[in-house]
Amino acid sequence: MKDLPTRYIPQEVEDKWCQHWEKNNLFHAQHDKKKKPYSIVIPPPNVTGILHMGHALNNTLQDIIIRYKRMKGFETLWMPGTDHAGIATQNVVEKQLAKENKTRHDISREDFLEKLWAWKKQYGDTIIHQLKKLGSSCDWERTRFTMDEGYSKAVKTVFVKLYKKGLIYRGQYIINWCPRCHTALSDEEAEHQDVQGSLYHIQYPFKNNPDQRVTVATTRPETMLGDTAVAVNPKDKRYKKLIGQTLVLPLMNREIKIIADDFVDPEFGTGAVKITPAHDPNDFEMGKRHNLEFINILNADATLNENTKEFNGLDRFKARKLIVEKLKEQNLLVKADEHQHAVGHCYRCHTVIEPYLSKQWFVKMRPLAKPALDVVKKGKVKFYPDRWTKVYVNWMEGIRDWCISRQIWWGHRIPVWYCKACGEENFIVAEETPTCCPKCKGNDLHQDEDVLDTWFSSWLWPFATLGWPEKKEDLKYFYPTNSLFTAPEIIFFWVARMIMAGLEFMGDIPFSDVYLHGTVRDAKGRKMSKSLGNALDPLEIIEEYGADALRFSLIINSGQDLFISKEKFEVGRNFANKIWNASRLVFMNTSNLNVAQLDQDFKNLKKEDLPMSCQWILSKMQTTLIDLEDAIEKYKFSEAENLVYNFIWKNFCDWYLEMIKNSFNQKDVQITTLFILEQVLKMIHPFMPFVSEEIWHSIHPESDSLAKESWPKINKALINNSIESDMVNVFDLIVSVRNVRAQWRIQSSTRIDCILGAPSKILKILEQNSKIIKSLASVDNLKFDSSKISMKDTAAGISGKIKFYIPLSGIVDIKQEKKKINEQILQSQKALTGLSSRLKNKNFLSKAPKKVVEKETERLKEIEEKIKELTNIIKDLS
RNA sequence: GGGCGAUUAGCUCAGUUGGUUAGAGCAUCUGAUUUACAUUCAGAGGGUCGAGGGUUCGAGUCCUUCAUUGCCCACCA
Repeated sequence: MKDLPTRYIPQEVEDKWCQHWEKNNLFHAQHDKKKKPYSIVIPPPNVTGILHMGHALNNTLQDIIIRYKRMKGFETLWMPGTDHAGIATQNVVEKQLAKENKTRHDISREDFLEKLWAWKKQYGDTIIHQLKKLGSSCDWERTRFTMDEGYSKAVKTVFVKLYKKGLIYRGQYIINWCPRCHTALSDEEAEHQDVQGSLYHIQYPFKNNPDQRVTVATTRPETMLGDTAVAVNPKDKRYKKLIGQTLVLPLMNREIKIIADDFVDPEFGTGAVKITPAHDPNDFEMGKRHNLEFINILNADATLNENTKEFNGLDRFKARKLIVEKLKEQNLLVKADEHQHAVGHCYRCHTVIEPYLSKQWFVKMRPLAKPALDVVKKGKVKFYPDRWTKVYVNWMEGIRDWCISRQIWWGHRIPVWYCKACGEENFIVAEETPTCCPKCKGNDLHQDEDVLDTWFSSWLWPFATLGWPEKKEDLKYFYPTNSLFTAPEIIFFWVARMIMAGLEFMGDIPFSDVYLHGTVRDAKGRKMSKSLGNALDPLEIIEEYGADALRFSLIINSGQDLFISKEKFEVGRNFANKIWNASRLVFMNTSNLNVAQLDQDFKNLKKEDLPMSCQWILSKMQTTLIDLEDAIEKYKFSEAENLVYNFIWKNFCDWYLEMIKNSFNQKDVQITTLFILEQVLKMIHPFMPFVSEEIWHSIHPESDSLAKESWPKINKALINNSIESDMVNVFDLIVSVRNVRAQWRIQSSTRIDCILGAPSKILKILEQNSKIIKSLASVDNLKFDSSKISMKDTAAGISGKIKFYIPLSGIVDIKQEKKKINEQILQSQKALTGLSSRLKNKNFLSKAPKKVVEKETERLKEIEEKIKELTNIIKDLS
């Protein structure tokens, strides 16, 4: 074992281990039939991405469980990869083009894609490198990309399969249109934000009597240019008579009818609604019901088009202003109320979305949703925490069809071809590019210009990464995967759709457990974001505190949402250093041991002959292990870290190492201590892989990696409840009687500073626990001489190596002590009366379980005793 | 508008199926130190568990109403 520096310096060791793990391919998964598989697929970060705190949290969680399972003997696979992230990535490259004052339309599709691939090649692996710095134990050799060759094949196969099954269709519908990205978006990609707008009340004159008018209310007055009707509720008395009459649409001078539809809410606005079938989803439905004309008034960039006469070419918001002004001039604007309403924004560029009529591809979701709903309801797929189940169920029950076509270039091109001769409606859906039209045999074919929604590839992730549609060994061995770790924001985008795809194409769930973690926020509770400038960069934290510190601190703070500030990472840094120094202490005292034989030597030890402190820590370790495994299996990670933290810091360092410091010359103590240190390193490894690996290698330079060692086995024979409770008594000895402030210390074990009670109390406790004290200090012939202890003395000697002193005088104010103790007596007496009356209560005695009654009775006795003791102390003091 | 959470010490949170005297970390204060570790150790103060009502021998925990707050979903023009 080599000497370790006095401080743990993560910067000096982390890169070394990253490289070591990767170079030796230590996390490469095999298909070991003797082992059980355990697999996780990474939520693929976008190729545009750089590591943020959310990633750090997400991947630490996965790494903890995968390292734990690996050590537990599972054949583990953590599948890494990245997502092409259609719109997001395209936007980045478009911004680059914009610097040259170009749009993608100024260069060819091929050239644009070439730029994107070049960009992906250059920056696409950044995040992978950063994940490695975090310590992620992915199988890097298997790294996938949602647009690599095999994956593209899977996407095409899925499209064709769904089409043949009748689950994909093409049609003209109102979709969410982003005028900046120039593409359709799915409903999930439209983010609704409350916006303070105006509700304009506009008058439409009657054709026959221009002085008589109907007032309609709208938040988007420019859409009136596309109005083809005004609707009222048929039961609305105000308008009943007017149904069927003709109005003249202002500015456009188009004649439109008043129609009746149940959808109209008489309570809202004026009770009369202008109908714009081409620019509002409800109006669209109504337009179909009433056979109205669909007038498109917008271009793709949301400027007004030639259907708007004088407004042609105007931006939609400028047009809005102008139209309001013109209506004012014509005295047709009644009023504009302040009005808060939800407006859809593009989830990528935050531009206001327009409902837009266009021809798009859709997936029929109901048939896919049903089985996916069943597996969750039956508990085959479980959500952690459980409350997300409801969110999932609600969404699935109200699911709507999925618009999957996007008018961008970066992505999987839709595998559909149109024949010029046969027309648009006779399209060909095929995995391979067709050579000629199957109908007319003509070969003037062109592929659909659109690409697929990025999530149309992501939803195949759990099996497409394993080689599907080919049925290779990977797929057989590792599917279904075990757990998925992700943020709740993408339950609908991704999790739900993966469950649907898994069931549809694999006939089985993609994973059985879904763990949804919280959002990382700053100390004030705001979401961390670049634009707010409150984001902490995980790489900076790694640089300053170390990856282990980052990992540990994140997880220990992760209950629900995490509130993180820089200082929080000190916990992790300090803990790593604590483990480091504890190891140094152990190394200093165990350098003569033969580590190769350590396990055997420990086995051969007669545990019952070990000092009590050793027996205690061994027992404590078993109970900690039991709780720890339970916590990890239940995905209670912060609880798990707390258990390890307390065991290592409080039990192992503060108590155990202090207690055995003076017994390190005993070989059995050495063996036990080093053995426990090794177990400790294993226990901490999933949480803090770097520091544990570094220390492990100081002991075992020959070992491949701690990551490949086996997890400590729980040895129930080592659990010794009586010793654990005895030790609690010893600790109590220090804690329980802290009324009189006398300090003593066992000098031979140097640093146990204790607060004890009055001399008689001290003696009593020491006598009661002399066996234990003896074991602790390994001192023979321990005797207590009460005659040498008195209130006035500052110290009292004791035979043997143990000495203790009681610097009472000058520290203790007898009057105050008396007062305090009297207060305590009063309190205890109160508790006593309460308790005894309770124990006389017939209802309590008959209804409460026996155990409780017994406990309460015991407690009654304890309190009585306590009062006696306290009274004695009072006597002592006077 | 609908749904789901949250409310416990100055701050951040634990608190298992109701059962001793409601816990921890941070912060604050007091003290220790020839030290494996000042990134250390010991101790103290600080809580009518958001409010009211109910069930119960017994409620932080179960029910109900209200308040405050967060998140998700939603086509009221």
